[in-house]
Amino acid sequence: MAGLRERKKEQTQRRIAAVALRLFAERGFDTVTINEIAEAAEVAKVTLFKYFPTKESLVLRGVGEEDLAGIVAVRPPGQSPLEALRAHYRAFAADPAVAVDRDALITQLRVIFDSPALSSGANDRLYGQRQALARVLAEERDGLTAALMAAQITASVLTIQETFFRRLVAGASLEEAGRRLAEDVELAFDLLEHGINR
Amino acid sequence: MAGLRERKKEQTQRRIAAVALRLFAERGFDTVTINEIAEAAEVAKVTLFKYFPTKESLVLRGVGEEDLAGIVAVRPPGQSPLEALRAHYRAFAADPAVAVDRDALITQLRVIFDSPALSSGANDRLYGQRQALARVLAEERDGLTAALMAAQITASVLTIQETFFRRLVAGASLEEAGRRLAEDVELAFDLLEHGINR
DNA sequence: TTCAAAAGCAAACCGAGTTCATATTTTGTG
DNA sequence: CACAAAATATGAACTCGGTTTGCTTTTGAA
Repeated sequence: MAGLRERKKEQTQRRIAAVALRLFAERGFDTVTINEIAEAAEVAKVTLFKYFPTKESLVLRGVGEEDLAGIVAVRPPGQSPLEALRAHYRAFAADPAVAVDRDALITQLRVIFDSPALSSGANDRLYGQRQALARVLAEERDGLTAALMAAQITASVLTIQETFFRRLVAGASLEEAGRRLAEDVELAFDLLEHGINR
Repeated sequence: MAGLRERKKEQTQRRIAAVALRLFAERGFDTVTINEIAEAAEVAKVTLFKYFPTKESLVLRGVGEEDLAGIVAVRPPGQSPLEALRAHYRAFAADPAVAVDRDALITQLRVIFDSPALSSGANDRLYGQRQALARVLAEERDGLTAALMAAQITASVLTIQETFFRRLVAGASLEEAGRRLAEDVELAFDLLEHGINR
């Protein structure tokens, strides 16, 4: 069951996203119209919105889909939530398998950083993460502490991610960026673990 | 210079906001139309948008305008940023001079909590705060540490604020909510200062 | 009383997203 | 291969938030 239908759908979706990204990169997120994208991708507007629910989602694919709550939920017994998350990001920094197409990723990041709407849209996506994480953490401690931990953790993760991405956009190689990310991860989790003392 | 003009403007603005809040409370943020609000407030749509730049801003007046960066910037010498902020929220908890009209505040909060768009809009407003705070903190430490501190602090502040507001909406008196807020402030800042150890 | 500036307004416009009715394509089955 | 059912694509019209334009009314000060 190779599925001609499936293949065509995937292909269409990729074409739309690629066309959109190109136009956004050329002329900025706000000045490109959904109609233009649909026309350039040779689909009807209605079809475009069947693949991507919003204009933002054309750019924010895969952003903020980390499942921090899941990582904490399945950690081995005896390991603290913070240890589990630290290990996860350590592993990622050691091998940042970040995307198939590095150039496309950088273009995507540039477009996001250039548009306040997209930046705060990316920010938004952590909001659900935060609540899910708080729910998992609340199984072992009181609700407010869980909420505060979740808030601090998601905010920290967002910060080091953004730093990592900015280095890539600034031209760092994947190896270089990964090496510096490894340092940042330790700093961030040390700060979470031991607090702000200065 | 009493200013008839000024008085009328203020009055119109208040009328629009009040009408909007009432309609939102009755029927939900999403199902009320800007045209309906304008009509009910007896102004033209264009006039409404002269007073409130967006539909969201009809509800989110005064939300997320805390100026954390300012509090840190003007703290007395020798005091740490965290001490300054803790003192600020301690003082607020001791005397939560929260609004002239308690009922209106609670209605406003209910409307916000009921609408995901408004909740994340409120969230968004902390984003600028975060960056401003990071800039101030970066004067005395490296950029990433400053960014991480700012992220943790704003996230924590948002969390205790939300807890406070939810208690008010749930029916707590201002005194009761203030008392519990005082405890929460200590917990939140202890966590920030000493880290997550469990 | 006069007059410029401020405020208000109606109507047309724009772009994101939806609805609907219709047309086309794919697929599974006989 | 034929063909009907199901999935997908489409154009046109629509809704709603927000803007632009060109005009009238109100206000405050000279």
